[in-house]
Amino acid sequence: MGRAPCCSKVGLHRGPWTPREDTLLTKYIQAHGEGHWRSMPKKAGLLRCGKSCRLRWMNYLRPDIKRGNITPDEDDLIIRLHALLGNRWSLIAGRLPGRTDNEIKNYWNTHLSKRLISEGTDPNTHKKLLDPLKELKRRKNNKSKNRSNNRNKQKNKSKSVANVGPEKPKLHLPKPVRVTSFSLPRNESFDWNVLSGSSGPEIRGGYVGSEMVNNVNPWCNFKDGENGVGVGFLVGDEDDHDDLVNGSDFECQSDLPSGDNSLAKLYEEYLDLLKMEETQVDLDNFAESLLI
DNA sequence: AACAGAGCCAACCGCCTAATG
DNA sequence: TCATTAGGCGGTTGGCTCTGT
Repeated sequence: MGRAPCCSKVGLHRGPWTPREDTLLTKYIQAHGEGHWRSMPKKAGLLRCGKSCRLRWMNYLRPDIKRGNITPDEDDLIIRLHALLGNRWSLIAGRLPGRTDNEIKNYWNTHLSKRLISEGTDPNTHKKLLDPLKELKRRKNNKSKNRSNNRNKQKNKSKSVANVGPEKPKLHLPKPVRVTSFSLPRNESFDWNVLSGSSGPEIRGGYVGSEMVNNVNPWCNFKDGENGVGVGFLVGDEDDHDDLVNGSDFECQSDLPSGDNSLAKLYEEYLDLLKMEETQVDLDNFAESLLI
């Protein structure tokens, strides 16, 4: 027996949302606000799973969603953030106002990963590929294999249950710390162009997880003795400079409440990731690349 | 014009964590 | 401390559209 589904699927609508459903959901949320997704569909008069409602709202109906093509600046930012954070789409999306994790994930899989390969970079490790053409071919083959496998699966859906092969062990990387609203003073001095490149978008404001925290800056310019100015995570106590990536001196002021260690957790987790993965991100190079 | 294959992306699935009792 | 629940996340699917033959 597998895990029970999140909610009873009996009699629930699935598939694409109709304009009427969109309207019902939007009106309900406008009147009552987000949250309580499980009970929401019933109250809103929708025959949908709560998760489905949440997804529809988050990825499509929310008024602050930016529609339209992803700009080259956003491209650039996504690639840089992916090099640092990996497939943590919600964190990446959190730094692109108006963009959703789903959108960025799709865009990465359909555009950016291909682009990186064609430029000779491995989209997973962000290291140089020895043979980009080979990699492109390999991915194409995998994709078409999957496609035909899926089609076969679809065909055999009604048949085999006993026919299950050995289960592939799944490795789960630690998830980002979810930072819900905590109030922090504005930090107007931070320039997001440092992160997004000199021609980057004019983004001001910190996004951690899926929640925007007004102008919070978990990143910080710092002075490195040899390399000049770089970028690092701002962690905990300002006096504790050892906590900063590559142990450089802070240049910015931290207004983080001393009791809140969410960002510290995030940073620790990030360091763990770096330790865990063979493909270590070279932060010095990364910091330098941000300044080009 | 018809078909096949590839591309795209909204939606679903299953797992994880945080919150709650 | 443990069990349960809700919300959130990343991976995957599948149907529609586009493109090439």
